[in-house]
Amino acid sequence: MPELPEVETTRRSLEPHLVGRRIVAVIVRDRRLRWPVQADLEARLEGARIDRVDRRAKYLLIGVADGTLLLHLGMSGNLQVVGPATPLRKHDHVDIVLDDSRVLRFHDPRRFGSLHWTEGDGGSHPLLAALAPEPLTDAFDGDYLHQVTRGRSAAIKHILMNGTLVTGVGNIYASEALFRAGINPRTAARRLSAVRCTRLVAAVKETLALAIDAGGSTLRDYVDAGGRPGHFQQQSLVYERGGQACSRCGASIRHIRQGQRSTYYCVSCQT
DNA sequence: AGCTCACCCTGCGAGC
DNA sequence: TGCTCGCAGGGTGAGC
Repeated sequence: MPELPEVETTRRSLEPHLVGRRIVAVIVRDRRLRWPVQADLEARLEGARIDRVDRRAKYLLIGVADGTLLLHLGMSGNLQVVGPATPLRKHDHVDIVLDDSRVLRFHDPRRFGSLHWTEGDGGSHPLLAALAPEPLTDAFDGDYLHQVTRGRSAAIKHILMNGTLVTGVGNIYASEALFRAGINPRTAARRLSAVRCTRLVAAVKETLALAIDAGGSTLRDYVDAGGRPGHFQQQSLVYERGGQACSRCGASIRHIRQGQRSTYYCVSCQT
């Protein structure tokens, strides 16, 4: 479900409910997530007071005094703060019970999500240490993208989704950003000029910022921590619009597969 | 080193 | 109705 805007929307909606609360119980109903949930997770978290809710790439970082819970929503995960008597649904794998008796509930049908406990602020954890710059910071600029794409023959769309070059850009927003930049998603990354790299970086930032403002995309089942859907998909220019007319030139939007993922683009606008 | 592909898992809609 | 197939927003790791 989530790309960076959905994770950031979730973070913002969780923060006021979590910061300052003490964790009174942790209930793990199914440990078989992307990686098995470590045996001491409950003991690490119970009794701890939540100091911060941060985000790095698509990871949520729930910080307590002596460590951090790294939480990834995978493809189908979501987090909601619910009342103590809220009935369980299928795939409600983890409950974190707070001292106001409300519950932070992790729901993930496909179980591609994950939870990890790590000491300190989480930044040195192997899952985070190798991650590239955040796309919405100044470290991600045209010069940077131009530099890291030299010698790379892979398609630019694939490169955008490679978390060791830039983080947080997933399948929806890669297609959307390439459309805004007028770049064909199949272009070999090394063939992009410095000017086009600059244009693409601007398009990535613009696309992500718009999506965050819209509360993320709601394809299928995404909701934020309060159960509210996002509405970015109503603004999508190409994603899931195969066969429709391009909003810019009227040509038919094409749907292709790159790797195992869907890509949408306008053959006329994107060269 | 980088590229490509298979795979982890469940649910849903389409087609028969 | 019920089946099979393909596809879905993520990421890792094997084999080349």
